[in-house]
Amino acid sequence: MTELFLEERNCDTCPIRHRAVCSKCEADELELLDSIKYYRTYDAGQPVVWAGDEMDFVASVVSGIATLSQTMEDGRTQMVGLLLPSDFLGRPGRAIAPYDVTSNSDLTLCCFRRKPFEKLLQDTPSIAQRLLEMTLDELDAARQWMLILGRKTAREKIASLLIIIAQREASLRKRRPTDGSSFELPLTREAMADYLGLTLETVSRQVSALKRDGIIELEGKRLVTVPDFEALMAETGDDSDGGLPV
Amino acid sequence: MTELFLEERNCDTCPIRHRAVCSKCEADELELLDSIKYYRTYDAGQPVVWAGDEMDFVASVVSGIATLSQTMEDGRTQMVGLLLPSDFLGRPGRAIAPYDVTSNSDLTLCCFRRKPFEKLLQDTPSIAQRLLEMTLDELDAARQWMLILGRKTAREKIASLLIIIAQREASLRKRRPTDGSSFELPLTREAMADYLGLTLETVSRQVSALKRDGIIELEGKRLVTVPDFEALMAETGDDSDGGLPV
DNA sequence: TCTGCCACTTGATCCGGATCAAAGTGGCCC
DNA sequence: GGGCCACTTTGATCCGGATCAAGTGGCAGA
Repeated sequence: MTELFLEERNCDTCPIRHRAVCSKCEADELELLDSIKYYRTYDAGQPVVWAGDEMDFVASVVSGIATLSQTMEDGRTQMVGLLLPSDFLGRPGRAIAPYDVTSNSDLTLCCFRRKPFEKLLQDTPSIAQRLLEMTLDELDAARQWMLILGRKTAREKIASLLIIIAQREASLRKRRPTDGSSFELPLTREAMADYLGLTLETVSRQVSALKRDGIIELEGKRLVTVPDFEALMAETGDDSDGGLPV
Repeated sequence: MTELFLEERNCDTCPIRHRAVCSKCEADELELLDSIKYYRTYDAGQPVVWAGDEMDFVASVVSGIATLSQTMEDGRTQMVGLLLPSDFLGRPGRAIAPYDVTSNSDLTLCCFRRKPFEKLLQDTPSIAQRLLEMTLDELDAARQWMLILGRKTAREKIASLLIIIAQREASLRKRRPTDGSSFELPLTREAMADYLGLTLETVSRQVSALKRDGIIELEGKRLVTVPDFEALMAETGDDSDGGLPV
């Protein structure tokens, strides 16, 4: 949903670099970006930053999955953000990370040192504007998520999450999700539970129930096939138009 | 938390106008702002816009309370935003309102027609930057809210909401909340329930319980006094440092 | 003063999801 | 090939908050 400066087809490294090449931005931006960027990789399950840490970079997800989460003293955790390739991590002007960031798979980030990136933002209104766009998208997603957390049943929550993942995977490929398409669940049952404000047992039970009812098919534990998107959509409790325009 | 261009002490009309006067922005901005702004007032309970409507303005809350909410087909409602004076409403570049906006009290908005405002944004990086700041604040608030919705007990939810309201009221007055301070609850029990993903009965019970336990005092139904902020904070389940830096 | 309404409180019961417990599955290292 | 470990499923029971229901208090309007 939030693709920063990206046209996916041609971008094999850093999303920002690509956009700098392909449109809107001038050549010297590209050079500046090149001069301040670097790549980092993380293993599955590895922390990227802890809440409260100083974060001296912002980054764009190149490949893999990362999550933002908050943990209470007694260990209850709530995921508050899900970062897929092309999503943006970090906040210009803010040194302290407000959430734990964790890689949920092998993860590659394209990082920019924060100070030069902020300077770039100031000098390049089009990038600042794009960042505002992306932040508004994130805010929409967060608010849609709030409806899920506050008012939906466990079954509706699972269905909603599956739809969200399917749509985001499809949009990475510049497609609409279609009947019969499959996707890999990028999250463990526990991570799904942390996303949805449930326990992992409830997630497991509801996934099994959706499978039993023929709404989804499962190959192994992670590969989901949706024979009929409308049927899955109907389980979310949302309006049939699919909620927010994306 | 999100005070746009505002220094409250001197601002008796529109927040943006004031900031244009007092700092960062030049005189011609002020004139442009003056030329595109206008005021609107709403009665308590009146809709400001419906989700899906075209919204041809952005606005700043001058006085009163407004809420953003989403409603499912079957009537379940989740509040996704709470707008206090100085908060910003609307999204440059986006014509369609994604949520219902409702006034929860007599409400005055300082509105800007969207197109000229967008032009102003493009021409005035400092305003664009400020808007990004505010959007990031809103995103933080939304994510804190997600933790409340997903993982907290009813009692913790109520305590968290009281703290949030107390802090925001205090910050409008440029103060920190102190022991013994009072504030008016700007929401009905039902609106609180919609905020917290509870029913109004549960809200009522938990407010009564906090009162019974001496954590809060109530005068009438709406006027809350907090004898000991630490004690209330302890009921939220958050770290003692009060969560996010604000 | 009475009436009706609205916001709220309180009580009784129910149920969905949490919790506690025990197996089952599969990937991978030796 | 064996065994371990992380992840998942399934079962039994419990409990917090929803639901259904009744009652209170304040206040606007007749």
